[in-house]
Amino acid sequence: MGKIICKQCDFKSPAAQTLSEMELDGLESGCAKTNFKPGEIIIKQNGLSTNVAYLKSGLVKVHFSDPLKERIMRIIKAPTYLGLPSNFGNKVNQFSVTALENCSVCFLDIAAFKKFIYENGDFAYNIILEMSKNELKNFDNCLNNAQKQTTGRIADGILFFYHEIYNRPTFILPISRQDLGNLAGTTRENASRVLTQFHNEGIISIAGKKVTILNEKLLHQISEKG
Amino acid sequence: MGKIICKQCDFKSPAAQTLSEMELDGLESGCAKTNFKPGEIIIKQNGLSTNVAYLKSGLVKVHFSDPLKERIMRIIKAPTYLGLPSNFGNKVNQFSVTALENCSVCFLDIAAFKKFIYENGDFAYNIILEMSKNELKNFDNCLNNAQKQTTGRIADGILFFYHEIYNRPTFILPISRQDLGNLAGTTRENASRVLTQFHNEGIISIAGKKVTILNEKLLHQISEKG
DNA sequence: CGACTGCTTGATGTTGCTCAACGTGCGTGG
DNA sequence: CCACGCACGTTGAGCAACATCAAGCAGTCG
Repeated sequence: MGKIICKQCDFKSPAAQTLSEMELDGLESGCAKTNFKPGEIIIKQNGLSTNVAYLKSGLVKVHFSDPLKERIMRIIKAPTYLGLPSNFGNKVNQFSVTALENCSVCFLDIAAFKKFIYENGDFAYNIILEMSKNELKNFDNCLNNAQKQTTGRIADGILFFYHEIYNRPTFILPISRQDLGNLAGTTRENASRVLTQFHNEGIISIAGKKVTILNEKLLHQISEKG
Repeated sequence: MGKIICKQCDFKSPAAQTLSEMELDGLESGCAKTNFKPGEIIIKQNGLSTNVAYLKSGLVKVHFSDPLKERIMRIIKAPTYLGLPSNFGNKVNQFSVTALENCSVCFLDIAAFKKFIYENGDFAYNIILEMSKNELKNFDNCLNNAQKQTTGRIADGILFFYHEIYNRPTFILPISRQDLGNLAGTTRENASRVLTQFHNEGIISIAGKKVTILNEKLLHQISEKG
C-alpha cells in the first residue's frame, strides 16, 4: 500500500483514460494500491463491497464458496475491474476473488467512481462497454458448462489457459487438480483422470503442473463436440 | 406498430424517467412499438442487434438454440430491457427472445440511447444499475443450475413462477414440459417424471398446465438441498 | 521419521439420458 | 366427416457418465 499517482499510471483502464487531469487528481485521493501473493483473498464473498477493485496486474480466480462445494466461475487476468456488478447492484459481494499469481490491485473510492459516471459520459460509456463484454463472456461460460460433458469442459479449461492466458503451447498450470475440477464443474479425481487420458492419447503431455499441447486440433474437437 | 408518445408512456424504465422533455422528444423520433403474440420471436439469435429493445408488458423466454439442443436461460417479465449487453458488447445477438404471452415491446434507436448515456449521467447510472442487477441474477442462475440435480432445478422452476411471476399458489404454467426441461437443463421426460413425482408426494397438484403448490416449505427444501 | 498434502487409480453405486411404446388433442387435407 | 400427421405428455427399461469411496504413492515440511 502506498501513495499513488494515478496520472502516471501505465495500466489505466479504457474508462480511466477518458478522465481529465483534474478528475485523475480526484481519483488519486481515494485510491489505495495493494499487492497480493498467490492464495491471498482480494475480494471476500459476503463481505461488503465498499470499493471498486481494479486489477492492474496478475491472474485471479473468481469463485463461489458454498459450505459444501466450491465453484470457480472464471479465471481472469489483468487489466480488468473486479466485481463491478456487486459494487452497484448489491452492496454484498456475491463471490470471492483470490490471487493465483502476484497481483497488484487498486481500490478506488466508490463515490468518486459514481461521480465520474454522472459527470463524464465517455467514462460511463466505457464502463457499460466493459460490463457488457463481461456479461457476454459469463453467458458463454455458463452455456458451455451446461451442455458439455466432463472431457469437453476440461479440454475447454486447457485451451483457455493456452489461448487466453499464456499464448504458448507449453505452460505451467497455475491451479491444482482440485481447482481444475472446480473450474470444470467436476471432482479432482475426474480432472486427474481426464488429464492422464489426454496424455495417453497423445493430445497433451503432462508432468506435474507442466502442460504441453500436442494436438490442438483434436483438443478443439473434444471441446466442441461435448 | 405506430406513432408513439414516449412522454406520456406509463411504463418508463427508471433510466427513462431521468430524461427531460426534450430528450424524450428525441427518443420518440426513433422509437417503434410492436406487439407480439405467444410464440413470436422478439430478438433473433445471430441477428444484428440494431435497436435497444424495451419490454413494456408481457412475459418472455431468453433462450439459446444450438443446432442440437435448446437451452432456456431465463424467463423474464416486463418491464425490462432485453439484451443490453448485446447492444453494446457485440453487434450480434447471442440469444433469442421469444414471447410467452402477449407482449408489447419498444425498439429504440441505439444512437439516441448512446447519446443519453453520454449526456445524462443519471440515465447512464440507471442503466449501469439495471445491468448490474441483471448480471447478478444470471450469476445466481448459473450457479444453481450447476450444482443442483434435476429435482432441485425443477423445484426451482416452479418456485420461480410462484414467487417471481404469479405470486399466488395456483397458476397456469406458461410453458410446455419440453420447455420446463430446457429451463431446468434436462429432458421433457425427466421434467414430466419429476412433476408427477411431486404430485404423488403431495407437494404440488398438477393437472395439465394448472399447478397448485401444496407444500411450499418442502419444495424449498428440495430446491435448497439439491 | 511421521504427518500431511496433493495426485493417481480402481471398484462400486447413483443419477439421469436415451430409446421405445403408447395415449391424447389439434389442425390439415382428402 | 374421417384419416393422417404432428406436437405434446407419460411411463418403463437399459445404459453411459460421473460421483463417491477406498487405497496407495510421491514429495515436503516440521
